[in-house]
Amino acid sequence: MRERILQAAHEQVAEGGYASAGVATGSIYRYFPSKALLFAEVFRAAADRELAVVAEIAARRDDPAAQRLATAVDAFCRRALAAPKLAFALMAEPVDPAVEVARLQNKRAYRDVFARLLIEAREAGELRSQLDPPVAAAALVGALQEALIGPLAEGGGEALVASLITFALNAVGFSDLNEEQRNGRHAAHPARSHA
Amino acid sequence: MRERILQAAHEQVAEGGYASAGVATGSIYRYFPSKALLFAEVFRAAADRELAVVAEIAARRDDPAAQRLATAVDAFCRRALAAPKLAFALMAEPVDPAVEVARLQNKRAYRDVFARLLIEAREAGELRSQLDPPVAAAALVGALQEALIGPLAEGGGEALVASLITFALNAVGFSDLNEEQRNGRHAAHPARSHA
DNA sequence: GCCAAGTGTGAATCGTGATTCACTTTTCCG
DNA sequence: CGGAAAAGTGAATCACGATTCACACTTGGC
Repeated sequence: MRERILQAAHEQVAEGGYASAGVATGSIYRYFPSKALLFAEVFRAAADRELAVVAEIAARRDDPAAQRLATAVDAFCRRALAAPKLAFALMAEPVDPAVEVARLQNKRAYRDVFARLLIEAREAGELRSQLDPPVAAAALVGALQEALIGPLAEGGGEALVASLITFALNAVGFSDLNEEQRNGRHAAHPARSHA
Repeated sequence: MRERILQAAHEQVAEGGYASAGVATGSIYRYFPSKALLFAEVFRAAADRELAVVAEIAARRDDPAAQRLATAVDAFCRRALAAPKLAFALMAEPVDPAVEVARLQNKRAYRDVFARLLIEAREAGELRSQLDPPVAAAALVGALQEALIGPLAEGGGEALVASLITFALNAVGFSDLNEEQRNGRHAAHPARSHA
């Protein structure tokens, strides 16, 4: 039952409509101490699923860091564009403070993923810039979020993704990938997480 | 009196504390139709002041585009770091929907400022990348906001600013400025707006 | 000085939306 | 079966915060 409530709440987040599953108000309070905490848990589940995809890509230590970054950004963008309502809910929709806390933790986790990637790249000598990894990683997270919500995301899907990959690679100081490498990232298309 | 209320509300935004100026609840409603619209107006005034500073720098058509971008980012960062409470209120604090609308318009305005700068740079042949200006501009806005709020902003002021300038220049495809050009931007230090 | 218009006040009101709870229904075991 | 515990229900309650309003206080013209 707890699962059913979570599922229904998740659908509400992804689409909208409260009586999605037949669950009465009272029943919720048998399983969750408050509406806020219920939604915080729903948020965390959905946000972690998204994070796992990106984190898995960023952690492929066999690939060069630039390619990992490109593939991770690619995946992030495509998933956001494929589920815009969910993306908006996770990234920008005004939410209850308890959920805001979860959102903050999630952003922090993305930042850490990108920061680690940058540190590895620097150690491997693949990076020319001297940017502070946490700062650059935070800026990357913000850049992607801002570009993917709002009206820009409506129109050019493919062009938008390409722009953001270039933006990200340039920003942190990789040279842009050539055609060959660029194809490499398509291998990762819907990349199930495994961790 | 209307001004006094606006001033008090602005102080509340910048610091916190509702009875900042001696104004009774009822008095507010003689001058504003609702709390939400009052705060929307306060927000707009503060946000426009900030925007004007950056917009003025970005519009200096005598300077090369790269330097204008560096100086604009520099100003944006320094002002945010100098008034962190205000910066948080303007960029990230949860607010009433009416204020959220104003915030969205403000972000859009920043985006337009940067987009115009990029277009001019491209026309002048100063830019190597083929990024879509509105997309790159939106990403820049998001990058700055994300990097400037939250815990990163506490510590390294100077280093943070330098990192973000490099990040921004790299991202949109300018080569980083040399030492000489970099000094150019310090001329603009607190740059009063004039428009 | 005195009225009228304008202004200031904050306790009382009202609407909204989260939470509770008295009750019904289902489940599960002897 | 019988019935005790667990689960489900949704109308009634409650808390909170925005808004109102009946009244007190200034101000400025005559």
